[in-house]
Amino acid sequence: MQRQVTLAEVAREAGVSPSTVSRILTGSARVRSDKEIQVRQAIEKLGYRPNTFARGLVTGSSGSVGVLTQDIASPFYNDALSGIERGLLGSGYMPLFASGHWRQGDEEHVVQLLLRRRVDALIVLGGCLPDQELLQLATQLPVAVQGRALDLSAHGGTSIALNNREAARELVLYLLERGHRVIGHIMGRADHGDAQARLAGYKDALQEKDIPFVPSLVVQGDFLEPSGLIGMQQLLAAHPEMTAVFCSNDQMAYGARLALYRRGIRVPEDLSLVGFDDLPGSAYTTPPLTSVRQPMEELGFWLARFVLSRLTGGELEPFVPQLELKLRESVGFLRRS
Amino acid sequence: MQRQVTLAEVAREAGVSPSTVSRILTGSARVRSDKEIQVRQAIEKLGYRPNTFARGLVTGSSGSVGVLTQDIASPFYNDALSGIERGLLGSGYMPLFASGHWRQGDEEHVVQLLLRRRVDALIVLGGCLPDQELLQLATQLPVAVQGRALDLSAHGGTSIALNNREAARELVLYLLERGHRVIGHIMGRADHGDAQARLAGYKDALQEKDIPFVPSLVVQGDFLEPSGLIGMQQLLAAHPEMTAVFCSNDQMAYGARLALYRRGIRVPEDLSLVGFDDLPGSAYTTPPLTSVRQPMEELGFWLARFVLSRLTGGELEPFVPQLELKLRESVGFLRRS
DNA sequence: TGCAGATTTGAAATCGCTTTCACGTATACT
DNA sequence: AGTATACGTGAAAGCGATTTCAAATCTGCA
Repeated sequence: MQRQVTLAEVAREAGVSPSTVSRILTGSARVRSDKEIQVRQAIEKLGYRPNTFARGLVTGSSGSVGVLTQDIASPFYNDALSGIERGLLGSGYMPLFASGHWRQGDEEHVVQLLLRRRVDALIVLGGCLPDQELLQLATQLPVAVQGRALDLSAHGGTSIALNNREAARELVLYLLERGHRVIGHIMGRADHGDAQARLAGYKDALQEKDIPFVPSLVVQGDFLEPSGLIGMQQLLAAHPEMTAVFCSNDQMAYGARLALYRRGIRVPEDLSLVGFDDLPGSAYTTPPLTSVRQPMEELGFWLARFVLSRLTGGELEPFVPQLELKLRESVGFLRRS
Repeated sequence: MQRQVTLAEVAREAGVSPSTVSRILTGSARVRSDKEIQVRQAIEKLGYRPNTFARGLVTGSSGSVGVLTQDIASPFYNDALSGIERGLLGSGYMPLFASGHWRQGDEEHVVQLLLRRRVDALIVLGGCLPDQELLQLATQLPVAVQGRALDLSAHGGTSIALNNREAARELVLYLLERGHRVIGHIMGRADHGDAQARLAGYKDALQEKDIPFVPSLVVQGDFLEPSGLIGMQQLLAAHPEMTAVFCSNDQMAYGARLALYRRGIRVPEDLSLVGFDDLPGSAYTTPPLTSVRQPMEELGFWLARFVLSRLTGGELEPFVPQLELKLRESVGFLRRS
């Protein structure tokens, strides 16, 4: 709408050359202090705002970090976004968020959009981009990936995956220790690595305690609430003797909880329920839900710091994400019968 | 890291002038089809990606829409972000999200960052920027604001506020119709317009039914879960005769629900509970929570379409946001005693 | 006071693209 | 066939910053 003030106008107003103004702005060289004062006044007076494009064009850097998330409204990835925002705070870099919706095509598309915008680095949260593509991207710019077992260090990137399998194993072992023997599982999207890992952890725990794996105790979900509700109905119909259910994420556990409420089945007196992810809401369900906390905020923060360290140098200590069992009231103790 | 391919190189490869390549890319003029084919092949072969900066510098447009939200992880505003993303899809514009954390200083700061990045338009979700500043912004670029009663049409902007007061009034009237007479209220942040409006609606409903307003039935919260828990404890201590509680948002209702669970107070048999916002999780609490649905996703979509219509022309029908009472099982019927 | 060396400053080139302008060349008309 | 019109193309001028490079100014010391 309104013409923007340019650096040249500031220079004219202050009675100096554009170079001098630029030097003051970037701090790239000393300038006599009286001129600096004049220039700063001129900037103030004219309301000058540097044009990021012009600067980016010559410096070759956009001052932004691309972030590929899966759903801008996903309660799970959102904590990571907060962490990224916090990690980038004050660095001069700004995050550029885009959603891939767990569709490879969408993800590739938005990565292209981010690259056109000349993001200086890329953070990838989950998704289903082939490892090959991530490797290829890593040759072009610093890349930090979440949720994938992948070695990008050869290209100066990083990939950090939480051990879902181990955490699921511990969680199911916890149920077994409390006396549960018939434990259902509502699985996440079958094409999703995390869902597979959590199922594997479930099997690990059973095997460890010499309990045979019963395929019909596992039903398919899609990580969303309605599938948890349906999944629980299926499990109840097939296995009335079941005493505990492990949901592949908290959202499905919420759905499952509702199915139980509808039937008047009490948690944890009649049936124990556990989830995975420890969403913010899980401490406030009734009863509060036992789950596995993934430190997504910290992870996002670290990923941001990682790419910053690639961009501006500087050291960074490695991040060892600790999965933490959040033992709450949704699990009961089963008396031996 | 790796030099980027430029348009000039594509031109050389295809044996045409840069102008021709540009014309093909922007579609600004006809080009003989054989040349077009050559150019497209060259683009493919070289893996050319247009530099948004260079383009933005000359066209004066960045192809991005700034979005000031309050918290990138807020379950309430997130639906609006989804809507904005959907509204911008395929338009060639990309959203640039930034959080203001309900702090005026932060908000002003990120607006400056967005303006430096030469966003073509601005969408503001909530927050506490003074109306004056929004008016000033609207003179510079298309602005669309949510959550404020403010007339920006003089500058080609728009502001759309849901009638919180009216919705709260209806919600409390619903409780009154079900026989409740002693109704507590857990208020949101006192400096927040929505919290004030919802309190006003609560008072409206009481007045309408000639029920005196009791100040001690209103306790202060901050829109987050823990404050709902504490608020409920305060209310229970002060008013054991209370039969219903209206929470200024769903998050506080979750906290309040937990306080009730801890004390063994049943919902809705012993006490009825209602919230506001209808977060995605509210349909899955036990019991499902009665709330007011704010069509945030649709609102975000419309706001995006609005700024697009300012940017690229085109008509847009006005949006009349419908607040909708979501009557669920958390409210019981009180027998006359 | 005079000159070498350090410090500031401005002119001009540059980043990668779009767009005007002007110049061929193909098409349509009389 | 000759002119008028349209179309397609390339050369060159920016867009608004940064950054070399060299000139101008200021030091300090003999």
